[in-house]
Amino acid sequence: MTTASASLAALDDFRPDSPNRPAARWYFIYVALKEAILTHAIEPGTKLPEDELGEIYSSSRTLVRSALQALAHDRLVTLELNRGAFVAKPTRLEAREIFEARAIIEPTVAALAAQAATPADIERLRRHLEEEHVALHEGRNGEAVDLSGKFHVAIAEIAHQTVLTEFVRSLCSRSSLIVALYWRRRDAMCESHAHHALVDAIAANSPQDAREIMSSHLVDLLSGLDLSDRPPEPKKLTDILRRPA
Amino acid sequence: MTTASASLAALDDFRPDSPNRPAARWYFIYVALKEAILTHAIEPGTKLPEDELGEIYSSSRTLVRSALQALAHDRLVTLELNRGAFVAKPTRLEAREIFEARAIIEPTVAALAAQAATPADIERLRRHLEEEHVALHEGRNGEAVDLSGKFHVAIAEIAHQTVLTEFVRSLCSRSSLIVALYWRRRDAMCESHAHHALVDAIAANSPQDAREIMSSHLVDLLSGLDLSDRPPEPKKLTDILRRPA
DNA sequence: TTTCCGATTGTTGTATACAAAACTGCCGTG
DNA sequence: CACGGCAGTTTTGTATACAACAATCGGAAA
Repeated sequence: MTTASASLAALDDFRPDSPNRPAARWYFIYVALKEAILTHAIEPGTKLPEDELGEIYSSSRTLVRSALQALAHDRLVTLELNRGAFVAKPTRLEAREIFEARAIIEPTVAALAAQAATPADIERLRRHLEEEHVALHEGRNGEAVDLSGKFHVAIAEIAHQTVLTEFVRSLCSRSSLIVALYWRRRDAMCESHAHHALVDAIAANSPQDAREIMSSHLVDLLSGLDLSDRPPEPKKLTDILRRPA
Repeated sequence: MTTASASLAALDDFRPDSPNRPAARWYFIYVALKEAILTHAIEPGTKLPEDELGEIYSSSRTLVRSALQALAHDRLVTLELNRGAFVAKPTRLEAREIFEARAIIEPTVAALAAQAATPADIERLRRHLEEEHVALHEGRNGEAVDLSGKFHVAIAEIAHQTVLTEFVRSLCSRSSLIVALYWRRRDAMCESHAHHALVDAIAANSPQDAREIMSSHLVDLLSGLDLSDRPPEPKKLTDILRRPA
């Protein structure tokens, strides 16, 4: 499982431990839930009850709660006091802001990556592209979306900017939720040519090209979404639905 | 207490609740600790034992742990497995990356703010400047640093970019730790003229000016730090301190 | 029939108890 | 005297018990 191994790798160098220390147990739950959310295995808005998750991962609610809190900080989950955890449902406004943020950050990051990229980096990106391709053609759409996000993260990693990489990772994760909610044509998610062009520009060490390709790629992505301004969600159903049928 | 009220305000629109719900109790501990860290009341590297904090806030370790985990996600605290929580000590490398990230994000944010600013916003910024001024002249240096960060956040808020605002907030928090660790001249923290210039540019709705002032302001800040490349921290004391005296 | 109220049930919030790991200091050995 | 290892102590990790809150359902009153 390619996504699983990728997650496992991320597990080492992440959060709750100094290097080479076994990760805290809640972190496994966190990773598992995160993957399920990012691959669209769980729908936005789904309730995530602590007891149930505890059974699934055969642990106490304590660990589940830690994992949920971490996911909440990632904005992949919403915690409502006394009501529990739900897979986040970014509003259209949030969605626009996320893509505006990406438009500000990622082109520059791509340019930095183009400056810093080594042949090994290029190799890695191309392998990644291949994975995406396979996932897409095998109809594993959720995973394809996830991989597509990880591609953007990979570029940030090449730029050797850990802080910005974290931001990109966060933005891509949230973008995955946005795609789940607002993607226009659910089927036929055309394999974006932009990713290939991006790798080429980075391989050629052309920062300016990379910047521009990334920039228009993000515009493309955005144009595939339905983020029109209308009822971003009827503010108060109570007021509107008085006397229904 | 100006900082306290600011924190309280932040408390409403933040994390663990849908609008107008009373915040979870751990969140108060989180806010209190965060303020202590950001105002340099606690030194980077300080151990934060759960029991002790539990006594201080007269709550169980459960709540303390939640707060610490949240702070860890903010990178203001480091959690080491089976060893506990410590106030984070960003390395020089991290520090540089944080300021590189700021240099990429904040000038654009300032430009957006200059486009969007209303007279009320300007008013707010000027009041903020005044607070900074007072804190500085009363010798409350820690709070001055904190307020100076909040000024940057306020600009982001004016730009109406919630996502970017969060990023700026995070970067400023971490910058506060960096200042605590690597600030060159501890005394005589010259009151930066840049903030005033920034407000003027924003008041004049001059995006380009705002962008450039912010850009050079960040360079200035960076130049006040000692982030030289040398032993960013002796990698392994064991290797270096063999046979001391 | 509709609406409001209260009991019931389920889920989350918090405290506490216990297990496991790390730190400390002591003591024996080289 | 230095080193290494073995308790004892302290602190964290995890599970569980109990309290508090919210959601639901049913029944009584309008």
